[in-house]
Amino acid sequence: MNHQSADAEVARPRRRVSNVDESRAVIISAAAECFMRKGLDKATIDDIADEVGSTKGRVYHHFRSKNAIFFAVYRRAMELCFEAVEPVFASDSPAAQRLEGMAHAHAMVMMEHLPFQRGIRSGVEMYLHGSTTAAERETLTELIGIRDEYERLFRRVLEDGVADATLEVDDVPIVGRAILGALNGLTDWYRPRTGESGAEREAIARSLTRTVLNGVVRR
Amino acid sequence: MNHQSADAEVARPRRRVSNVDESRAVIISAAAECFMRKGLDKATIDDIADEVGSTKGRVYHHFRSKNAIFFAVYRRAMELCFEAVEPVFASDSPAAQRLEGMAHAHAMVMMEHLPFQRGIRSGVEMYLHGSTTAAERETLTELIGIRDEYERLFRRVLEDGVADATLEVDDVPIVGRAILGALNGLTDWYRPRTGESGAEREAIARSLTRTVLNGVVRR
DNA sequence: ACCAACAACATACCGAGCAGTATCTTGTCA
DNA sequence: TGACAAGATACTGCTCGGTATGTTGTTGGT
Repeated sequence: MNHQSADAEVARPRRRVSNVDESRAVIISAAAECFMRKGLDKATIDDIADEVGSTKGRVYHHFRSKNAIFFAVYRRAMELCFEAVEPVFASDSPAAQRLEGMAHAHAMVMMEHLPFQRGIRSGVEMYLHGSTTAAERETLTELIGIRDEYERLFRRVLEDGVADATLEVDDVPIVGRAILGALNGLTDWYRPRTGESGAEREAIARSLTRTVLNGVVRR
Repeated sequence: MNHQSADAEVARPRRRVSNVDESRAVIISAAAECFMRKGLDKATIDDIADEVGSTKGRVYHHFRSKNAIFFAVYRRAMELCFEAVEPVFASDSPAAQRLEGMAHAHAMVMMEHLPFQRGIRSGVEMYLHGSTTAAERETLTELIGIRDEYERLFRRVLEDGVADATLEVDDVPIVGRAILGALNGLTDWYRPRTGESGAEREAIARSLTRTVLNGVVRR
């Protein structure tokens, strides 16, 4: 019976893959939460398992190692950044406006996905401190590449701003890092208030964006 | 004999204390270096001992625990910041000029004492992640207080700027954090070049300072 | 309808790395 | 010269990443 498809041995559904991805995603979120609360090193695999109400077995069924989990968190964090910022970057407004939108979007992502964004800070650490296997180091290099690509979005809009005369930048790389530094600092001091904070976050993002765009000197 | 002071049993010199302090200072510097290279958690006591060409015994002779070493590094880091920035803050120029000097000085400290300054980032982490003894937590609270006091220097100069109309700030705390975030980001990306870099550092500090003061929008 | 077979976990265990300690040695003072 | 600081050596106990193995539910073939 079961002749829905005559002889389609190829591309067989192979269980509900969606469920697998979801299970992975749940673990990744739990890991991000743990990394934020206890730090990358002090968070244990058991902590992550507890967070999802499970045991080590489940975690290691989906991930090779603790580093592999961290890489997944890192990757997701960068995805969230790109999803929010790249559309603004790709729009066709003057550079100054695009930069404003990008800074605002970046700030919002920082606040709304705090656990993920805090995780990636520690990631740069690990990259420098070595002590990973060859395969892991390869993955890390790739992830660092993604981050560099993201930073490049900000540098390019700065260059565009010099070109269309809406921005004034003496040293594009350094200024780019200054802007991202000001925004990334959110992960150090921002903590979500209990209760509604959507509008509050908007206000914070606006203040930060204003500062990086206009500075503080009265004109 | 030894009647330099008739019967001064009190306040006896008690060996060469300077030597003790120096030994401590050497360990603290070595620890800062290790914390920077391998991260706070992955740096071991043996690493620190190796860095000074010694053994664990020496380290534990001067420090109760690994956390105690970290606290010393943190404290020294804050001292370096205050020594550089507070004189500028206390000068009697217009607020805009003082802020410029403070930002520049802070940036220079970040670069010139990179190991120390990187260490204190992880410190905030620890504070949040608990897992310290009661005594340690008390010390940590004190250190966090020092850091807050330091941040307050920047907030106060911002307020002064609003008062003397040289600065334009909508939200002092947030803008203060934005500025410090932009400058502290140095610890994430600045690495000392081999060879002379004093002038290079000045240039970086100037670009950062210009950006936080004037922003990037062309006027 | 039944049963391999495999995925998706749980349980039990191991061993390395490392903070902390206990003890021993030596140089340096009074 | 004895007493203590300064440091070296040797050892321990525990945490935690990783593994090996056991259990169960689901599925696809017959």
